[in-house]
Amino acid sequence: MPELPEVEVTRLGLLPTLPGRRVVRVSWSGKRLRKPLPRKLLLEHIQGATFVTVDRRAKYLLFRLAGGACMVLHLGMTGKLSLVDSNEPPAGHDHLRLLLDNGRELRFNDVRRFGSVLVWPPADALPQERALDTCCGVEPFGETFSGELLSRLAGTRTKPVKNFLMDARLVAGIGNIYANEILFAAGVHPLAPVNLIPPEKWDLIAQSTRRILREAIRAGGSTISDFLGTSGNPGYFQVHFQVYRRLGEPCTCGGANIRKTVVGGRATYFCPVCQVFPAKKLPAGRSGSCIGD
DNA sequence: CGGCGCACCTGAGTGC
DNA sequence: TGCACTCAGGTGCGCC
Repeated sequence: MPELPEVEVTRLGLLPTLPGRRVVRVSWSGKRLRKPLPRKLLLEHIQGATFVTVDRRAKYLLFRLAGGACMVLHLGMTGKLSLVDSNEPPAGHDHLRLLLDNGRELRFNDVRRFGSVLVWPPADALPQERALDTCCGVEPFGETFSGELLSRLAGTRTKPVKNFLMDARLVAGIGNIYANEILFAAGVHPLAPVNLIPPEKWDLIAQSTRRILREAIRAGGSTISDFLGTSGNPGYFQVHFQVYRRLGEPCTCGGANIRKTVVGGRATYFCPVCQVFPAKKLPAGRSGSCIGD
């Protein structure tokens, strides 16, 4: 579920209630996530500590605690955070639970266990955060983000623009859903090699990235965001999808139906009329094998 | 170094 | 009803 908008919506949902709350007890399922849970560090630095704030870098949530420790969460494919009454019976796949001093519990649920939990002790927190920062790509809402920067990052690379946008080391926060939607909004074919994309198209891609992500955050993300428990609202952005999972449906342009192909092993949806290769040098094979229509 | 394919997991959906 | 198979929102590793 979680790309940048879902992670950000989760963060915004936690901000009103989490800061100031103390962690009374930490418990876990015993199952390993992407990596084993850092049990010792959780007990040493998170249990008993008080939340100061929750920040986000790329798709990582940074839970900052008084005293300087930091708990880092990545939601993977199916990770969800919820803030529920501690009497609530635990669901299957609740892998980490933090009992708070107000009787609520912060729960990390992750069916596929592609998520991860890290703890940075106070003494290491700063260098660790710098290290994370350097391996993450540029933030779409950061000051430096622009078409010009994307163009420079693309350089002489030849990979398809969709893979480029989804490469977390280059651009932060964009996953499969939003890569599809952004490229539709920008009118760029997902298979277009990045070295052939002209500057004005990069400007359009940068603008579309910010607009789509902003709209998705405002809509509460694209899926479940039940971090508020039963009173929480689901995300509604999926009703705005123009191409994602709309194989065979008519494009809003009226000129074609949405097609599907595979790029980098991921389902890729596009409109063959709206989304074109850059005008410069048009590669011979346009779009590979497509189904639909 | 860059690009690609696949592995890591579980569950939902589909078709026979 | 049951089984086999495909697919799913992310990341990182090994291979060429």
